[in-house]
Amino acid sequence: MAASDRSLTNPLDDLLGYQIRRVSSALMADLARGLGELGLTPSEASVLLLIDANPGTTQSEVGRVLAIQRANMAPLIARLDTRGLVRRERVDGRSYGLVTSDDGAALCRAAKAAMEAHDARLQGQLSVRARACLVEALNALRREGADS
Amino acid sequence: MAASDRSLTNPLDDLLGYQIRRVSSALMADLARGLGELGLTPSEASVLLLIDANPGTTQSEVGRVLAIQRANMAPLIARLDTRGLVRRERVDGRSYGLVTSDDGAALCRAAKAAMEAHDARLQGQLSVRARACLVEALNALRREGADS
DNA sequence: TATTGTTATACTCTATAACTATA
DNA sequence: TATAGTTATAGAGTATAACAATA
Repeated sequence: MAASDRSLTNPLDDLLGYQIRRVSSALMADLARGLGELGLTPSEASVLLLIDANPGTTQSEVGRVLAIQRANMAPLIARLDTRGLVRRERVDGRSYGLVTSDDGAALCRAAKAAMEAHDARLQGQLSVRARACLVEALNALRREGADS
Repeated sequence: MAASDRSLTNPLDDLLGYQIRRVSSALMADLARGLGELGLTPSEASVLLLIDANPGTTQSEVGRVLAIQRANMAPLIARLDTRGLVRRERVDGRSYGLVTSDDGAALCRAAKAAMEAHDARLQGQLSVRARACLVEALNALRREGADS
């Protein structure tokens, strides 16, 4: 109607990386919606799951595993602590051991259920073959790709 | 050495969505590095490419194709305009037709080369079979998944 | 009434630098 | 010296709400 057609030429459509980015951000938005109902962001949920599965771990360790920098872990953990979901227990003089509280463990179970439901929906959109192949491709990219 | 082992249990490793997210953000970081040398963010580069391939398109159209909201397109286009990369020409009374300037077209070519080189590196990490299968899986997810 | 562009605002995630203290 | 935690700060990206001008 104006100066351009209704469907634009998109030079990005040929780029595999762009397709991955688009799928990833759509997935993240959906996951954030689900976790938002529990009062958690995706980052908070992953940290909570990791602490719950590894009681006594430190925030540096968690950050290394999840590729979240130390400086960004501090406020994140403080938030979970303030909300009574996580306790920090001095183990070292310079580091804390992290454990989930009862509330934190309960919320963690709910978050894990939400994340697994989300992932089941995702996997349900793929054929068995496509799913296996996607896993293989992602593993290859994680090995070669960035360390992070 | 502290209270925890060196390798943590990671309950997220089983989640396909989490693997996609990790790969995607590593790819984005790498792409941002390359485009940063040209003074562009990935968003700015995608917008520039799209305008260059569709002279006269409007910012609403670009936003729709790239899944960037109108409200977020405004400052983005203004930035490209200020830098002399893009021109806005009234077509409608309420909308502008967008075209790249000579400088913008030149920068666009460089950005496209950087993005294609990045994508070639990515695709080089995959076997022919894995690449084909990844494309198929991503297409399935884009069809079913979010509209965005 | 619906659409375009815009402004304001806020939140999440990420990044760097610098500081304290502990090992 | 290296590491753990922290603080401050900045910049991207994204989201909603509201408004004016126009179709």
